[in-house]
Parts: sequence; structure tokens; C-alpha cells
Amino acid sequence: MTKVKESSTRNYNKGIAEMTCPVTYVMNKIGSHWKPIILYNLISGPKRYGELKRLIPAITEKMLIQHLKQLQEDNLINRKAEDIVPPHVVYSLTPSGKELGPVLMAMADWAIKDNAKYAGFSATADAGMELK
Amino acid sequence: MTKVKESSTRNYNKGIAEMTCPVTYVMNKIGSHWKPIILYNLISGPKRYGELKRLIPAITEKMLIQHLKQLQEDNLINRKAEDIVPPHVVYSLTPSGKELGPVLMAMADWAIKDNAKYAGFSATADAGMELK
DNA sequence: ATAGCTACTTACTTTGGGGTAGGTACTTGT
DNA sequence: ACAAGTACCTACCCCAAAGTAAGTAGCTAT
Repeated sequence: MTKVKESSTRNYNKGIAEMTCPVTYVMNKIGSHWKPIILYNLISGPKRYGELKRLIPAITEKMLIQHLKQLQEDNLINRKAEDIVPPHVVYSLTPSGKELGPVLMAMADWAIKDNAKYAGFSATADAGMELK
Repeated sequence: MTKVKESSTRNYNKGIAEMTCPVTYVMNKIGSHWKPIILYNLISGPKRYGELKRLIPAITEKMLIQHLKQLQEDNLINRKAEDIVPPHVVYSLTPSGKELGPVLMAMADWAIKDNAKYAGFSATADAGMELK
């Protein structure tokens, strides 16, 4: 495995930007292409690994697991595994993750306003339905 | 220049995800590390190229211009250039871009809640001050 | 005359996100 | 005995995003 340069300009810049811009702090946590989708799908309630896979058909297993792990490390989701034979793992939003709801919703709302193709898509109804 | 595979799995997947998830639509537009920062800095009013550069010290010129161009193409910002000798170019949010305000604000709010280091950072006061 | 200002452009290199394709463990169904 | 189902892990590779470094035009101030 090639060693990772621990203090690249890239990381340095990220650090700088993060210190002066809260928006970048957010981007560094959920700024990949998949993280917001995963979180969005968890808003409507806890989901098993396999469920998420089915809900997000375009994602590869590697990306799914990788991002689930990172989201865990960033304290945005919980992982609960039952130690039974066909594994049963459930992912759910942490309080911190739940508070991202408004962000995701604001995004979805904007997408609906910005693009006609989401005309039939009600963000609040769609993702918030099982929130209590 | 090496030819770009016009229909990579990556792009295919992006397309799929975009069709089923409005959040991904947003990420594909403002999902880079720099775009949200640029937009965030434009919320408080139109800015010259050089101003943006000073406001975002960590960004390189290449990245700034590149993203300004893309944001223009995506109809999120306007570019107004006066044809005078020391160039004078002003960037401002389009109506569509302005509607991203709530998204950026929701992000900033979340960052403040999620991380103590932004305790003194008031998102609404900071970015919205010159909005009318 | 030369350096400086502005808003860029271009060529080249590096980095890491993401995809592909396999394998693992352990049990249950046939 | 063997496939199927779960939730993963691993090695390898590709490519596009991001960084580095230099150059451009045309005027102005010293």
C-alpha cells in the first residue's frame, strides 16, 4: 500500500477552509456523491444493509460499506449488529445525523424548484413520512 | 489529450442516482469542495474576482475560475465584465443561486450545532447581513 | 523601461474517489 | 454435498478532480 502523504497541500487547504467556512465543514463530512443519498434514505427510518443496497441500486457494495463506515466515524449514523448466523445489521441516524434532515430537505426542495423533473417529488412527504 | 470515455460506469451511475434522488441532483451541481464556499461568499452580495480570491485564501486561481465557470453554466451565478483596461469582473448570484441560500444556511447552522469551534459563528448574521 | 495590477489561460503532475472482481464465515434449505 | 443468503473484506486499476507553475494582455504609476 502506497504511503499516504499525511500533510498534503490538499489536506492543508481543507483544514484552512474548514476553519473559516462552516459550509466546508459540512462538505468535508457529507461531501461525497454517496453520503447524502445514504443519509437521505435513512431519514425515513433505520434500514438494514441489504435494504440500503436495494434502495440505492446504483451504488457498489464497496462504496456503500465504505461510506457507512465513514458516516459512523463522523457520528452521523449508528450500526447495530445482532450476532446471529445470517448477519443482521441495522443502520440508523444519530441525533447529529437527524439534525442534517433540514439540510437534505432544503436540498431536495431546491432540486424540485430548480428542475422540473422532480415536479412530482415531494421532499417533505417522501423522506419525512416515517419521521416521528 | 487522452480521450474521455463518454459513457463510463461512473457517469451512468450518476445519471441513475440523479433520477431517483433530488439530493444527488444538488450534489452534482454544488458537490465539489469549493462550489459551496464560493456560493456562500456570494450570498452577502456581488463580489469581484479578486475579492473572492481574498475571501477564500485557500483556493487556487485555477479552481476559482474553473468553478466560477461551471457555476455560470449551471445558471447559479452571473458574470458581469466591464471592458476596461484593468479588468473589472463582478460575480453575483442568479435567482436560482439565491434560492440555494437556505441550503447553505442550513449547512452552516448544522456545522455550528455539530461543532463547538463555530460557536461564535452566526450563519444568518454572517452570510445574510447584506441580503435584502 | 520596468514593474505591477487585473482577470484570466495553459500545460503538466499528483491524489484519491470510485469501480471491478473476486473471497470470507456461518447456517439453512434441498 | 452444494447452492444460497448475509454482511462484509481485499487487491488492483482507472480517471477526473485538484494542485503547481508558468504565461497572457493592456494600461498605469514610478
